Amino acid sequence: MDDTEKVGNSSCSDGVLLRMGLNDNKAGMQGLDKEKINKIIMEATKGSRFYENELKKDQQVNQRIEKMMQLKEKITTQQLLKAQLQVDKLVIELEQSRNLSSTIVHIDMDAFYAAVEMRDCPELKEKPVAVGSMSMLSTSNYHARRFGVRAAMPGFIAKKLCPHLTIVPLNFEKYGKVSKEVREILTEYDPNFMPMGLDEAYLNITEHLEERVRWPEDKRRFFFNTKRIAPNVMLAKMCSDRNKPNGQCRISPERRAVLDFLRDLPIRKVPGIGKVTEKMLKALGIVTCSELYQQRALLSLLFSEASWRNFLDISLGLGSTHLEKDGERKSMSIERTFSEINTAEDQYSLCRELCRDLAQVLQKEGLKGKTVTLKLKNVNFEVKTRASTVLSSVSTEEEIFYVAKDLLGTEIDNIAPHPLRIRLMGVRVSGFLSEEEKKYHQKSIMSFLKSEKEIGFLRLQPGKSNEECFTKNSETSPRGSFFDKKRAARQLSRENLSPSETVGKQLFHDRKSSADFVKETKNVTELQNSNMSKIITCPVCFEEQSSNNLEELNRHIDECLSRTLVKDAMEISNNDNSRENTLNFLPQFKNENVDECQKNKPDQLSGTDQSASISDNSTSSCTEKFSQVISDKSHREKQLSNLSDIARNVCMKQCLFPKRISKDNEDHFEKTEHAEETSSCCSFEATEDSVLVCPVCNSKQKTTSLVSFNRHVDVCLNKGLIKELTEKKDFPSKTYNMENSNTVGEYAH
DNA sequence: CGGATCGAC
DNA sequence: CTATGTCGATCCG
Repeated sequence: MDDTEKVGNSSCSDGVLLRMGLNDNKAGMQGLDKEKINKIIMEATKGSRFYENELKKDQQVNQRIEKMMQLKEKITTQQLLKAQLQVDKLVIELEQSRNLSSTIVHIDMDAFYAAVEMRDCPELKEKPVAVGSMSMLSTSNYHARRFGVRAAMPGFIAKKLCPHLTIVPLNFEKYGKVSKEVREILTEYDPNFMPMGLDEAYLNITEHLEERVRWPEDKRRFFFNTKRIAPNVMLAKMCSDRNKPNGQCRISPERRAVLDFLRDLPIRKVPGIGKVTEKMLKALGIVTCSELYQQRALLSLLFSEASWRNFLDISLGLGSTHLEKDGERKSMSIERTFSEINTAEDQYSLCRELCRDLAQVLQKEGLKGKTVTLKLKNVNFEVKTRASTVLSSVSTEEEIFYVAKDLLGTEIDNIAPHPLRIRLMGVRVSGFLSEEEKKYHQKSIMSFLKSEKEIGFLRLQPGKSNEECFTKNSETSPRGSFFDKKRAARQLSRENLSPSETVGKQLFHDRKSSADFVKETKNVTELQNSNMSKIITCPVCFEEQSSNNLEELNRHIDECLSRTLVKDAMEISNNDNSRENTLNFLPQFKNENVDECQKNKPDQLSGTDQSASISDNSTSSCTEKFSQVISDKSHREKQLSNLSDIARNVCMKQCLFPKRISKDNEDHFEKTEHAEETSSCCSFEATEDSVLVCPVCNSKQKTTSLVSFNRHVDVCLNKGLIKELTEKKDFPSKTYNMENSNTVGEYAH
């Protein structure tokens, strides 16, 4: 589907964005003008539940914008200038990495479905045609577009716009066939081309061009209409919007040409910038890509790291220059819309059906996931999702339904005594095992126990040398967050809860026959029966296992390992973010003392209670520190993570868990920490009242922030450990100091 | 992690 | 006569 079919958002008088776009109303033929189209759409739309919900969603976007504007007001000129410096430093780097040597083509077949239908039925050619149903159209031909009929518009509204419209039902089989024919041709140009849906593809024809100097092609077919050549994927895609029907566009591989192309290009044309982002940026006065570049400093203060970095790439015309195979799939889902269903019975059977269909595709790809998400849309179009993560991966109908029906049951209970009135239900499975984790699953418990015995250390990978494992650990756990208290605690509580409690809950919600769950229940019984037999300790969590059933034990250990891996992966990404913040922040120490930084830097994270150690280093210039951090980073991380892994091991083995202070429960702790991490204003406020004493070094801590305090404790523990390991003297103090101070700065988040 | 939201088609 | 989809990824708390 090409871009003219896409939304385009028409603002109605009341500011509501409708999903239906406006017609360009090219001259000739009869058709409707914009005003008339809008009027008809409005009449058909107004008052509907759908429309009411659109209004609501629109309000929410407006609130977001308001929030953003408030944030913007708080930004000082000085902050902006600093951000400018930071961002521009990045711009220079990005410029240097610009690669113009590839030639990427994006091929997009206009009104593909409609074109195919017209080919098969020539009498449709001169008529307005749309493909889809009365409820929803997938695409329309150009005749129909003159009436404002376009993709993503319900057929009944299209009929109002264009009473003579012919609506042809979808026939995916046919489109797939045609699409395959086309792909065969594309293969000649790039055997590794990347298809995007049925009617789009990216080709990297760099090599092809080298082979055949006599390019411009002539392989065009009637349904090819757009062919774009450009130095990277993003640009190629955007070329497709130029010269719309039946045209081509090429961007020559020169920086200048790229920037010219972008200058007046509306950001909305950029893939990845949708309705909402467009509106948010518009509120900041940004409409074109060049404006996006001009406001780069501001954007870096208002948007998340990922977002503004993406904005920067866009405005510089940077994009990936090769067609990478999309990585592993992260989730798989299925959902269905229907006319209102409001009885629990129907809802459960529908749910089961969805699970069955999902299980089918899931198994085809050999995927198993640990999180099941239920999606519900009520008759007012309000969408809710409810997720649950279970211990072992699921992939069969029964396994998925077992979790999903529970979620559904909760929702039914919540709204009782009213019936749950839904128009859509979906089921999703995510949290797939990575390839890495799959390997573990092949291992039997014996080899685990063996390797543990041999090396006496956790998370060693079978088949790898010790050293490799250490290296790996440092990669996967650079932060070496000590002690993963949360992990252990969570495991503990899970072990305690499951499986009996879980099952109890499931059964409670199971309004229907529990015949389907006989299997699970049986497993539980087995587990309980074997309670008193020989006790085995899990080599990962060190919990004593109540079962001596090999299968059970293996499963438990696999789960423990998976969790460890998942946790580590999360830590990596968290740490990456923090590092960025730290680096960005560092040069600011040049002119300001830390306290001021804390007060004035909304979007930056401050050193909080680590300010002292940072100041200690303030003799070195910021630039030096900057590079120091970079160059020492990996080394330190490796050391630290090894240390803390050892520490964890020791502590866990000896039940030496240092007491951290946490308010109510683990969850609260996590929330507090995260809130602090992401808060856009300086979150640390020194309240003088209470004084906490570090249980390790016994010194009074001036902070009352739990996070800061706990961090301090962690640092102390690390120190103590290092001393112990080096027999209190051998560890080079210089290294140690550097380690400590930088660590503090770097890990401060 | 769970929930909401975004964007592509 | 009625009647507004499906999917995956990512952000945020």
